Amino acid sequence: MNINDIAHMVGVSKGTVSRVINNSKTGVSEETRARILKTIEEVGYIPNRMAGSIAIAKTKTIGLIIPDIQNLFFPQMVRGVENCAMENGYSLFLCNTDSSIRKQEIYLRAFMEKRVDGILINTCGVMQDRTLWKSICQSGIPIVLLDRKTSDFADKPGIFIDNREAAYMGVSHLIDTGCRKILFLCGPKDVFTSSERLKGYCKALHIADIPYREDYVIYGTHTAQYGYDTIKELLPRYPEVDAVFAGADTIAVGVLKALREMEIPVPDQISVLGFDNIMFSEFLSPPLTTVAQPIYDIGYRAAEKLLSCIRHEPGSDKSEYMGTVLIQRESTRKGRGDET
Amino acid sequence: MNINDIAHMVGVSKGTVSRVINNSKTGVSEETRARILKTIEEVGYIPNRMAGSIAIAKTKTIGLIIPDIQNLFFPQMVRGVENCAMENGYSLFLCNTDSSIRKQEIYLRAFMEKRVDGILINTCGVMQDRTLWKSICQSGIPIVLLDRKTSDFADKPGIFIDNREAAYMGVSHLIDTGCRKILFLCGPKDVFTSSERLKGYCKALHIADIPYREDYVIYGTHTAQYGYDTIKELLPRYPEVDAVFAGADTIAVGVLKALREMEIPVPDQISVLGFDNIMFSEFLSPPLTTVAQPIYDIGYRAAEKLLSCIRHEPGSDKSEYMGTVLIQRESTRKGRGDET
DNA sequence: CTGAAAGCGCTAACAT
DNA sequence: ATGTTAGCGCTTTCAG
Repeated sequence: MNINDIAHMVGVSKGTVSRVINNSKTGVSEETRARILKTIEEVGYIPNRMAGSIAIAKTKTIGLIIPDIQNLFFPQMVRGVENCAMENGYSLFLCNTDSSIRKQEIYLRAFMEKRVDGILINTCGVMQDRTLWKSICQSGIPIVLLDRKTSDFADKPGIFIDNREAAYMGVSHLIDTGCRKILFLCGPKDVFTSSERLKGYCKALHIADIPYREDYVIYGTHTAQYGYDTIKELLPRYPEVDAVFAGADTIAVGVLKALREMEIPVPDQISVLGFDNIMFSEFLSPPLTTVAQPIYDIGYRAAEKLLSCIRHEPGSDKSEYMGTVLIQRESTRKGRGDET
Repeated sequence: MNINDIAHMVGVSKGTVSRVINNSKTGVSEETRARILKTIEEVGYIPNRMAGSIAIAKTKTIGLIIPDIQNLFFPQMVRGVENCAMENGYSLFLCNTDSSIRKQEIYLRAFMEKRVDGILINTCGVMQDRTLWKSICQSGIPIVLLDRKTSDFADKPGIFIDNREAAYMGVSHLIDTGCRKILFLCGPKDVFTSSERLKGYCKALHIADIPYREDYVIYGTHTAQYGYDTIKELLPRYPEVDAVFAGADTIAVGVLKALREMEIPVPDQISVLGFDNIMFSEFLSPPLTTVAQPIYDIGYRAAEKLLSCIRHEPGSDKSEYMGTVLIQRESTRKGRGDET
């Protein structure tokens, strides 16, 4: 069943049918439009947009690349992207790379081959396949970065937060409430967000005149397991620690569990600060104090920007920074500290 | 840049180029293949699979419909699907319906228009648009159900668990450990999994000779908020309750938080049983006893089945049931109960 | 308002 | 082994 069949059945040309399935406001009398629509409904014809796409060189499809949807940070972001896409009639390809540059390249190639209209990418690492990279750049396909910057696409716009200031704000709170020996479970070593948050951590220490100790910052993954293992292993060696700053709420989840098992009261003996404010954070025990970023909005806004890039709207090539805010719950102490 | 350009540059016909970009084992000498590959690499040509797809009527794309990726149950499932898809060279369209039949229909139509090779669907509700429904059925496009059954696609295969037996197993554990007044926060009323789990709940009560109380089963959503609100509101009215069976771990998350705030010791005064075993269950406080279903595997297996449907492999039209297992952690009491 | 026809980029026989 | 050609289903001028 194709456009020709419909044309024949109604007794018009395929051009006319094409106009109605594309909601062309003009060029079709209401009467023929109605007849065509009726036949389409009767036979249950569904136009082949693939075929249309090759003619108009637009697919109404965008691709999204993230490390892992199982990382609790991403579902909200993905949902933001998807909502915006769907509201504008776009479909969304979802891809998980596990931060593997190889997988990322496989997906990127698939996106290009399937001619997506734009790409949203939360990436890390540098592409090996420079030919692919060059093809992507030359193609001029719109790319918008999500949350992380990367050298391969340094010239591309993105939606970010100021990780440095956000971390500074969080750690300052820790310090304000009397903490001075602050462990920092930082996240992956060579990721943009990690290094920025580290800068914020350092800045807060510096301003409070607390000496920076390199052995207080530990790199790892954005997983609860990492938070758990690190605390279990390290804390006995650092009994003086009075706070831990988890580089992501997912990490804090594990930290809290370890502390609970070790029967260390939070926040009385050790304060715990998270980062992200994933949906789960308020349900932890104790509810997690965390630096909140607008996860859903970042996704939604990035998708909006991508669409405006696709439409070549002016200003769509500029990055944007979203605001963050400290959410005080019960894993850190209240009010002003006593030692500062 | 298209296949013709490459053909001209190398001095061969587009047919030959087509053979090499499709890895045709035969029909092209190693020497020309090398020359073509070299040129492709040099100019960074990326074939347009869309165009190919309309010729071969295959898109190497599948569509997945779920209620909401933000529901902690789904990320793992989606990841299972996506891994299988990617391993087989398929791309994945992700769609969230919020259980809205209207959205589901929009997505389904988009899938059909974009000619996906198959559809994976976790659905509820009956489609309004019967024309669309009929078109889908007539098209013969492979559909595999995920976790939930639905009347619209009653004849389609799917990957499920035995929700009734699983719930029976869980509730029996509660009873074995001495609970008799078991509140059941069931989940959405007219969803297949809810009604099945209710049957299991009833069966366990029946066998233990515990009278069934209709007011002990409360319907709601699969959210922590629902679990939280329900407990806060209801428990004061039912002081005799000694256990709550949450129809999903996401619900249990809220239950635990409410109980904590009400300073009701778990499991000493009230046991809490979850269902699903989402990744965070073990990080809750106390770690949640739950009926585990193999979430990732359900997704992966469903995708495998869909692909074998696409390939018309024999037996691919049969549903499969995955096993469940009770995971005892610390939100329920140990061993045999004292009152049974 | 409507029809005819030339593509869009690629595949798949069928020739050579 | 390679070239030729007729589609795949739709869009879009350009006439009428």
